[in-house]
Amino acid sequence: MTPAPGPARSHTATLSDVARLAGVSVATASKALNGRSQVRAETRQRVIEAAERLSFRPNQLARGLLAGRTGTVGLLTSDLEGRFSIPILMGAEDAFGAGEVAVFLCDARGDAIREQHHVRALLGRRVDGLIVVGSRTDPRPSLGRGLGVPVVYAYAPSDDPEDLSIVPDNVDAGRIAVEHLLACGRTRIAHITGDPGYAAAHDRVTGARAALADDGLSLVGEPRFGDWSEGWGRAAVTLLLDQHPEVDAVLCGNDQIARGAVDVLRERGLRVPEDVAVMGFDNWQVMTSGCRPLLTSVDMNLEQVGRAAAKALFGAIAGAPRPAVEALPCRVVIRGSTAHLS
Amino acid sequence: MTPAPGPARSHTATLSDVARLAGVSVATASKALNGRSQVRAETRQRVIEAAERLSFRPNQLARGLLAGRTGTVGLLTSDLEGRFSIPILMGAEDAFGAGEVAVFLCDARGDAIREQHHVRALLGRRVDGLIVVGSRTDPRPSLGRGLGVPVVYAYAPSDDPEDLSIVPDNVDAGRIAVEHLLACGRTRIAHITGDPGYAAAHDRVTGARAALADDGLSLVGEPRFGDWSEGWGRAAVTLLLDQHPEVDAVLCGNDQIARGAVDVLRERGLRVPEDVAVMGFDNWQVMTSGCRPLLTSVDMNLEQVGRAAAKALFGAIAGAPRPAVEALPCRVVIRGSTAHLS
DNA sequence: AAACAGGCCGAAAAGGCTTTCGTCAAGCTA
DNA sequence: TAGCTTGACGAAAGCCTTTTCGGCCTGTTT
Repeated sequence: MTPAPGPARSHTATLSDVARLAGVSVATASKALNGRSQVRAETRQRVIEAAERLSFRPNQLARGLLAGRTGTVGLLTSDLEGRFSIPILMGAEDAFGAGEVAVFLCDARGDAIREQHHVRALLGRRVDGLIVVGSRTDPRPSLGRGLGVPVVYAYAPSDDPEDLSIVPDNVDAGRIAVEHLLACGRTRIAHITGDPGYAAAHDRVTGARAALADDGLSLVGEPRFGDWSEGWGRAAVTLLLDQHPEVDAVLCGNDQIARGAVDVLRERGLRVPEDVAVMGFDNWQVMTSGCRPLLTSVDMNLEQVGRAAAKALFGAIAGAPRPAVEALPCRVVIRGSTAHLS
Repeated sequence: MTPAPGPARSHTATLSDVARLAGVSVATASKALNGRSQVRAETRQRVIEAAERLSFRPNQLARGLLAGRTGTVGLLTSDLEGRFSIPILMGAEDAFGAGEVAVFLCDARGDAIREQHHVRALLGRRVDGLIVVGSRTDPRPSLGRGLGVPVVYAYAPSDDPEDLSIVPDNVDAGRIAVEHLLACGRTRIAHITGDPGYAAAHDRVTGARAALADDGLSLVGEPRFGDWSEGWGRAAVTLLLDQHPEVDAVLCGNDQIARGAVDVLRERGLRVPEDVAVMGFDNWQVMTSGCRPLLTSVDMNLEQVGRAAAKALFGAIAGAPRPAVEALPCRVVIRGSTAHLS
């Protein structure tokens, strides 16, 4: 009992279907469609029309099997939820998408076992390369050297100096933030930041201090570590005002802390930015735009990080990769919460 | 000028390498590794050890070419940036990842041309199915019926009733939100929502009104449409208090509007939730946790939507799909901004 | 002892494509 | 006209795996 003939089992057209319709061999059909030169123009046209009529689409599996390259890469994130992975992922997807490369997305959910599992699966699918996206800028364990395909680490660098990593330059971020505040005429700058377990927190402190030292200044009080939340921003700025009422600027470790700081300053009757300037890091739109006034912030250029990682992977696939940690610059996005002291 | 021989071009081990090392034919090696029965136990062991020694990993391309199924699906998002795609994507990735299916991620950036391009590319890679993730719940153009692989639409339903779509139930969301406020003893409930161009806004109004009508009540004033921002929340609640100072609850179209509303209420000297209860939609953690008090919100269960879409796609790949729009329930997450009227 | 069953293994085809190389005809030179 | 080049095309191999089927060997049955 065979099924009723119906609409001819939409068996995807193959090259030999095209060849048959065009009255040529598969070899000729292949050459015609791929722009090889040994085909008469008229024949090529016939083949192209046949392919169109059958809406033929070459099977990339077969092609990849033969070529040894698949035109696919694996994107391994450690947590999609965290907001840092997304822009990086977008940048990478963008850079690859333009170049006919398809991206396998794998989320390890911060679990090493699951990560290992995904790496195996991706290698089984013969990806041409791997991008590993971390959720924080602290070094992470290398995937190892014997994978057979190039690997680029993004945001979180590998702990193996032989690997290639692309990270945002947090030290520079701290530096340009303070430089902006100095340019606004502020000299009594305090720093409230997040979890001391994060390298990003310390790097930004380092940059901030360096920029101040260049002008012969130093921070008002010590940097205040806490967590990355608005609540901590509110609490810390309250303490700060009690101890150092003279501050004229608060540099906050991220936008949420900054948002909390601004709220408390306003409630204490201090004007932002007239009395105290405030700025954050990350340039997270939902935070900067909800803030009154709009929040100045350092954009970490994460999409750029993703794009750079993709390009680096391209390079590594093509030739010999140069091991390195590449730190990309950030930029200050100026909004209402900072302004020149009048 | 050939490159120096170097470390023996790490030619990934193939099945015939394994077979040779184990002293058997590729056929036997394949059967041994795949648990087929016609292999002597001792032979099987030899093959397995050989595979291990060479760290052999079967080439999924070859396997897919033969089997006609690749074990891959395409995930087509219209904008990764928007925060709704991510949880859906996580849910889908999670559901597939467990089942040995790999996910191609493609972001169309809201561009129909690019979307078309990605669809072609994915079909060329012989994906077994497609999930299309929209950025809002309004119907979107169908990809069409003749693709040759099943398609499931998530979040944004297809405009073709023959397609299968999975969406959050916004009407129900509006209903359960109001039911929660009623359960808190509130009866003078106003509604501030976002862009009237969004179906979600209207659906939530519909559900809210239905729940009120069940109790013989109605909204305080008309629903106020605007945009989805904190700024609008602040502006709208200011107007609301002027016109209807009697309100004892404000249902906000999303968490950002709610956040703005809470801020203005506090600044006007009204206590939340004692005088006025406030709740939002989306349960976006950064908003709900930064709010004072913590914000009650309706969680749209988006990860669930992603998982359901993945399962539906599995079903469609296996058997005949049933066309439908499936609306998934939401849930109220109760926090400090709502409480029973004492 | 002859035939047979069953267990184990290998040869070969298939899947869709690209590429190399051989073939053939037409057009050219000597 | 013989011999050559050139251009256009097709046959076939190869990529890697799975699966079918036939063959061999051993042990068993009449």
